[in-house]
Amino acid sequence: MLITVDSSSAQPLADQVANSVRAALAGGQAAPGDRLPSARNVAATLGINLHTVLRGYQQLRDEGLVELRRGRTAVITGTADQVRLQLTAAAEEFARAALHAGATDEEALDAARQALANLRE
Amino acid sequence: MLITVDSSSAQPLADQVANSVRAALAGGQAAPGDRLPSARNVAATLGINLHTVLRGYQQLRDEGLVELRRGRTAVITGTADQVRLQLTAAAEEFARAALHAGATDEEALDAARQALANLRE
DNA sequence: GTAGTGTTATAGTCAAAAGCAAACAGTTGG
DNA sequence: CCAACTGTTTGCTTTTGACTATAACACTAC
Repeated sequence: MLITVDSSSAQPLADQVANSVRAALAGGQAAPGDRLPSARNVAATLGINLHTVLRGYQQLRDEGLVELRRGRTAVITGTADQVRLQLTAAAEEFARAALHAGATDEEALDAARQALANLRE
Repeated sequence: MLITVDSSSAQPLADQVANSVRAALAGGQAAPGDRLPSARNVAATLGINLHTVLRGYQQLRDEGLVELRRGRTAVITGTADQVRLQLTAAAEEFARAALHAGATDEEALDAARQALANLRE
């Protein structure tokens, strides 16, 4: 279970922590029943604050992806499919921005297609 | 040249101002050579600060969409096509987030397609 | 010349993110 | 049992970004 963080990123650290877990779950590197490393451990390893890690964990709990109980490390309860559903929310944000910029549906999809192609290079 | 703003939105006011101009340009309601209303005028009309409007205008200047010179109101110099190119950047952000969540290209495109469909309802 | 424009500078408010520190209340394993 | 570890909670400070406020400046246009 690898959790990484980029302090130069504009994305909040807590979100990055949560994203690391989501990616591991969606990518098959983690499965329901697995345990996350303790928040204190992650905080010390990454050089960030305990609260920041816990806020990331609590995001995951609010989404039903992990179970948190004091005294024990977090347990993964969500599935990969569950994580992929979050894609729709991200896609909706993009679609909204695209339409707001005056794009048609086709233009928006073409842009998404082209972006994916660029990232694959 | 209509500039609107939603103070309840999470999007920064300056970004909303810039987006209003981009949408008008991409949608054909504004064209190169047109002038933007003065920043002081927009600020007073929308009930926001002069600086906030100017930050939006400066975004557009940095993107080559408008020309700013003191003493005169801003002039549109960019084209609708130029605005649509910005779609690619937005799409790339979405694509990156999708892939980071463990999605395949097809899943990402499906998500975008579904989001567009939802917004059309 | 006057009124209006964008520009610049300085300072203040406000909220969110993150950090720090300490105590609390469970679980686990020797 | 008990010591070590876990997440939880509380309260505070620091930092950063967005926004506001005021003022002076320099340029353009009528």
